Amino acid sequence: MATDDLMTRALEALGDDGPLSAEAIHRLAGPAGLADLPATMTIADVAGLLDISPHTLRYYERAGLVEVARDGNGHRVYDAGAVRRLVFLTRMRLSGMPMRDLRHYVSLVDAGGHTVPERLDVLVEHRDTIRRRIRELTLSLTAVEYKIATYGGSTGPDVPAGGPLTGTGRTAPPDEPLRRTLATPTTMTR
Amino acid sequence: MATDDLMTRALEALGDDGPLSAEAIHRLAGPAGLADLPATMTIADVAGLLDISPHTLRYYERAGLVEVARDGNGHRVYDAGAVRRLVFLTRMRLSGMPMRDLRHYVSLVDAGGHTVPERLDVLVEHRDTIRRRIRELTLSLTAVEYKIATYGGSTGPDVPAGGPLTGTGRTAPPDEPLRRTLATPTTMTR
DNA sequence: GTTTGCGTTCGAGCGCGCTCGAAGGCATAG
DNA sequence: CTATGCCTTCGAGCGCGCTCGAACGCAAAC
Repeated sequence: MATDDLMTRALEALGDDGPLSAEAIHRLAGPAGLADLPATMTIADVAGLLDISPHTLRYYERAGLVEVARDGNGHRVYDAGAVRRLVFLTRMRLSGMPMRDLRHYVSLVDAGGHTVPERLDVLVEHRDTIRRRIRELTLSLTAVEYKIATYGGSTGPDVPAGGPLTGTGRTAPPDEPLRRTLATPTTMTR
Repeated sequence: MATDDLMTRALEALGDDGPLSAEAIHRLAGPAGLADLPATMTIADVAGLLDISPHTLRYYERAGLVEVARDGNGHRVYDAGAVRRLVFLTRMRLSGMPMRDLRHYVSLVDAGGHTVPERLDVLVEHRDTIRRRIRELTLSLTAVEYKIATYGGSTGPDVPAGGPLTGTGRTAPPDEPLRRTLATPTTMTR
């Protein structure tokens, strides 16, 4: 996934250390979350905070998404503003917004307050994209759940009559009966 | 979208012709959906059915995901089995399963009925991946919705004191107050 | 006949978002 | 003093999933 690398890693991280790690970024949500930030942070600090690599942080900077000051040694110094922006950017990336759009958004921010309406447009569009994606995933989820269910515990009603190994693979699991289930895609909470 | 190209196109398609087109694949869900398929289809037929390009269909075949017969002219002839498999594959791709996993799954199917347990493992894992992704997106959605809300109608409580255009961009919208909202991420239906 | 249209194979190319590695600077530890 | 470690810049490379184009075949339309 192009747009997906970050997400992919986040999802994989989930497997690593419990069901909370991919939500790392969301933990820094409240005023508290951003208030208890140190005044400045090193690249390693920020990388740890956002659960992305220093390489990626430098990449974002090169891409023009943030400006980061340097200390006497030429090392990056992330102030609260830069960190806040990176929190936002990472959230957007995680929810699938492409770099291109992020660059656009950032250019609007840097252009001044008069771009607020256009910024809102961007956000609203992204919100709708997320909603569509959730709906899409919910439908797929229902289909996959159905398929799992009809597989039985082991060998189910699939692998039916026409013997196994039959070339093109009618050995394949059922793709058919989904009508009622899909007609009621409210199953998400299951 | 590495993993994302298909999804991206699906999402873009949504914009094109109403809120239903990305769900094209889900329309062919029920037994009816698959029953009313012609006995055989051309590549253009299948491409239209699945809303993917003939190029992509050939690519899937080259990748070893389906076998497709040829007619006297060397043209592809998709039988019902191939189409069913492609419906499944497309669904999985749309929900983010990487080609790699799809190849693995298909190899299991082609290996015979004794691989059903392992196939189930794959499906269950993918189900969990989808669920995590939905949760992740739901959190992001809440954050974006909050941000939109606090932007006010135009210039909101953001773009506050410290004048606009101030370099690093405290001009940026609020990333702070999300605590209560995020603590109750049940807001998905809003 | 030629043209149009739809198909074929094959290998190369692309866009995305990282990801890496080389070559070096500076500072603290031993 | 020499490590060790963390940082720097820069450009190149990678993995993914398409996507494209060239060169060609066959068949129905005109």
